[in-house]
Amino acid sequence: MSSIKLPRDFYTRPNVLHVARDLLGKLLVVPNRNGKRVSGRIVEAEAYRGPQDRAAHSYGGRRTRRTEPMYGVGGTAYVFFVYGMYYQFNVVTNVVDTPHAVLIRAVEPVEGIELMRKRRSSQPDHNLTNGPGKLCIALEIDRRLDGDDLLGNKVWLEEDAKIPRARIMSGPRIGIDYAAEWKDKPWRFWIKDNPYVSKH
DNA sequence: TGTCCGATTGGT
DNA sequence: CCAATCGGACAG
Repeated sequence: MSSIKLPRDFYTRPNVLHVARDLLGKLLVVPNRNGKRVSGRIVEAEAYRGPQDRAAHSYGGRRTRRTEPMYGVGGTAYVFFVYGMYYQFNVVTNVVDTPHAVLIRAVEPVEGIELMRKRRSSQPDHNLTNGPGKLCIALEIDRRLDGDDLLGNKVWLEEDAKIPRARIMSGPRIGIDYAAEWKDKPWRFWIKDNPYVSKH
């Protein structure tokens, strides 16, 4: 196991679909305030390709205080608040002013599982991080990490498991029925048969 | 300033 | 199936 942070050029690649797919198997690390590592292996992710993609917050070049981090350099965190109670964690990709991002939809708990159980009201382990809102609770991801650099020391990604191409599935993204023809694009990627992939 | 609604979740 | 819960986006 390596503990080297993914380099900038992993994130700045031009094809957000490739980055989303390649994020599967990577370790998402968010140390708590005592420096203890809490982490999960990414098992599900979705690509959002603004400005063309109607499902993306950056659709049509929308650029507001909320979406500003999407316009940053690849390797920036974009954390937004939705439904009045949940945060969602995204990895910004591509170069400055190209607002592409990957929503992390599920991870498999790896380090700090006791802490995750505490934060998630002692739910069974398979239910701790199997959804974009749930994993933000388990990893304590919130507004404070919005716009943060993934090569910094508050949140980052590391190389971990190599996922064979044959085990990577793809299909339509979740919860974007408003996105017209964009809703059917197979831009959601997940690891086949992994028990920590979200239900829907 | 007012209204509408969401890249979800948990309970009925 | 549906309520929770509130900030963002946009119309006026």
